[in-house]
Amino acid sequence: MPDALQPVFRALGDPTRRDILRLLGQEPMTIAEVADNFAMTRAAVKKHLVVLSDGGLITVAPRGREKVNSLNALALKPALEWMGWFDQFWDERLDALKTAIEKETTDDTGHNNG
Amino acid sequence: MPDALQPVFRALGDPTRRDILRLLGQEPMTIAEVADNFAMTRAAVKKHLVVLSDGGLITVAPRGREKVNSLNALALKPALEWMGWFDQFWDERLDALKTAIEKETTDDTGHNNG
DNA sequence: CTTAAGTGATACCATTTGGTATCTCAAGGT
DNA sequence: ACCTTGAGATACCAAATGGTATCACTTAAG
Repeated sequence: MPDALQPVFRALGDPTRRDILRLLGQEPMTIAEVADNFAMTRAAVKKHLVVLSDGGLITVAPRGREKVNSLNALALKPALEWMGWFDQFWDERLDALKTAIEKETTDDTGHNNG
Repeated sequence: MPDALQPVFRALGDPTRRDILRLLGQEPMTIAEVADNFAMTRAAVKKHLVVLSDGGLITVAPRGREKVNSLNALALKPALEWMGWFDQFWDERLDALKTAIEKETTDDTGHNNG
């Protein structure tokens, strides 16, 4: 499996889908509820949800005659880790934060301005 | 602010382009050199490079009659930060690491774990 | 059972996308 | 000058994409 994260990046490639993720970050929603937040048909939203589900970014659970879509942020990890490879190119990463903490350790003046 | 990071995610949405980024992570290359690593024509690679450049992920500098494409990993930051919003959903983030460091700072008993 | 509400599944459409082939332009080597 | 080499620009094509409209299925409510 050369690229298991392709479905993830593919899902993230559309702004509507990214918005849906943020939306589901607030609370799980049915298809109709999600569609209520966009200027497009329920069918179109459904398609996006399929792509998101395809990337594992959401989980769908039936509730009566409804389908509740929930965010699965954990699926973002592979993409995040892929990006992490490039950390080596911008030193000003959290390395800065780490350095700051280390500084407090070595330069132990006992002060901070939290 | 209609999604300034759309070009970035769009660029990342294609596996070939992600491969090109990794490739340019090794060293800057001309179009022909990049194309040499893929089973497609130079023109096709050029298109990908345009998309990457569109997302600010690479920079192009002329060198004689050649064009040298260099990685600009910094452009990944917006996407990375966007993803960071979802950190709140998987507590086992780098918060663990951060906590570990903080522990060493506050609990400076001079011991460490294995 | 009948009716309405929430989905799923197709069929269809316009646009975008990834790719090739081809032609022209610019820069070097001889 | 000549000819080669690297790159840009189109034109063109097949397939994927985002979207709608429509119909069938399933569940809840009378």
